[in-house]
Amino acid sequence: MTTSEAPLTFVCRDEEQNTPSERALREGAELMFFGYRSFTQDPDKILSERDYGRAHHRALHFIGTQPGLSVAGLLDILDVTKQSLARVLKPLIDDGLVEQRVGENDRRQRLLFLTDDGVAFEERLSAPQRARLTRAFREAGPDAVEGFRFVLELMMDEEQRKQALTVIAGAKLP
Amino acid sequence: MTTSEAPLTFVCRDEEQNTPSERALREGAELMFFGYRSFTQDPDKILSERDYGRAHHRALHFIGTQPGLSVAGLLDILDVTKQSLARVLKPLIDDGLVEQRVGENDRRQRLLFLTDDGVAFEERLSAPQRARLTRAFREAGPDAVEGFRFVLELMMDEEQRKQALTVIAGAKLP
DNA sequence: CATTTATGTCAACGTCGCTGACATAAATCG
DNA sequence: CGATTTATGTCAGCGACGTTGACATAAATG
Repeated sequence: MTTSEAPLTFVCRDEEQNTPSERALREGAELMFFGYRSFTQDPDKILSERDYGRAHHRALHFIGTQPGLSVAGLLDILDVTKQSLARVLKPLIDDGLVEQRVGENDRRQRLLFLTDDGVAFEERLSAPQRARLTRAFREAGPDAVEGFRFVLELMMDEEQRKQALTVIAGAKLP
Repeated sequence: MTTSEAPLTFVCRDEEQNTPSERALREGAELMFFGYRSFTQDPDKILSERDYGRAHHRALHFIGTQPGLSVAGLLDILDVTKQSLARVLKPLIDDGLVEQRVGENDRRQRLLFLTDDGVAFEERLSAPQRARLTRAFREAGPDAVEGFRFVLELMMDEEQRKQALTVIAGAKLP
């Protein structure tokens, strides 16, 4: 429960003129590094079984949560070049994890969907991450989770945050 | 201040049987992705001016906070192979940002230090990250920051967390 | 003196970003 | 209708950064 054996000096309470200490900033940066690395390590292992990488997971994730996403829409979320995405998407399609359907309104569009295999593989990838989040959220408690969310949101620029929150809120699944 | 225009449903309060919702888990995972990307984007730009990458920043950061770190110690923190580190460390040394000194007790060791140029460049790299953290910590408030830290800590496995907290607590600088 | 440890280095490989250019099909505009 | 724009795909080439496996050297250690 308590991980504060080595007490971190994160906070610097002086109400309005609330300025984080040098130490708090360094600790925050290092926690971002260590935390993100832990968060991604399990799916990375699974992905390497199949010559996939983290980018494949990201594509599967967002196609999964937003079925019918266009290629342009996915490019926008991932913020990579068309060529980078193509090298990820093509194998996923060839391997039968992602399916493309021609758009009904706009027949230039290739709308993206997960196949059953795609859904299964995506769930296998995200299961360990969900387990990590579940454990962390449980042990940290609802208020800590609120804080976690709040700080990560504020890490983004205004515009990125707007887009990210739109994406997060716009999931078509559960 | 308030970014909750699109209210996220993060928390699932049922006291003891506190289980995060499906939606909360997905949101958490996506925030990790978007947040980390935002966090690294500024230094990434600066690094690309010089044919450096994120790995160079990490090396500079940890050498900066733990001057006199051995190569093995840095390998342990970064958890990469010797060869991966070598390809990062060599240019930093050649470019005069990192200096090696033979260990006094153990003359096989090459202890790592930042040169003045190294300190300056590292500060340039981390400045935008510190600015992000400062803004986020200020706006989110001390309790949110506590929660942020707590959740990220709990994201790690027992062992990794122990090591990370040791590294974080063991900074020889401020 | 033999072994282990700390470090460096070589070759080869794969993922995943990037740029720039070009091609096709479909929508849209004048 | 014809010209332009849009959505997508694809080719060639490059760089960063991770991997494995093998080998070399110098210094510490038993």
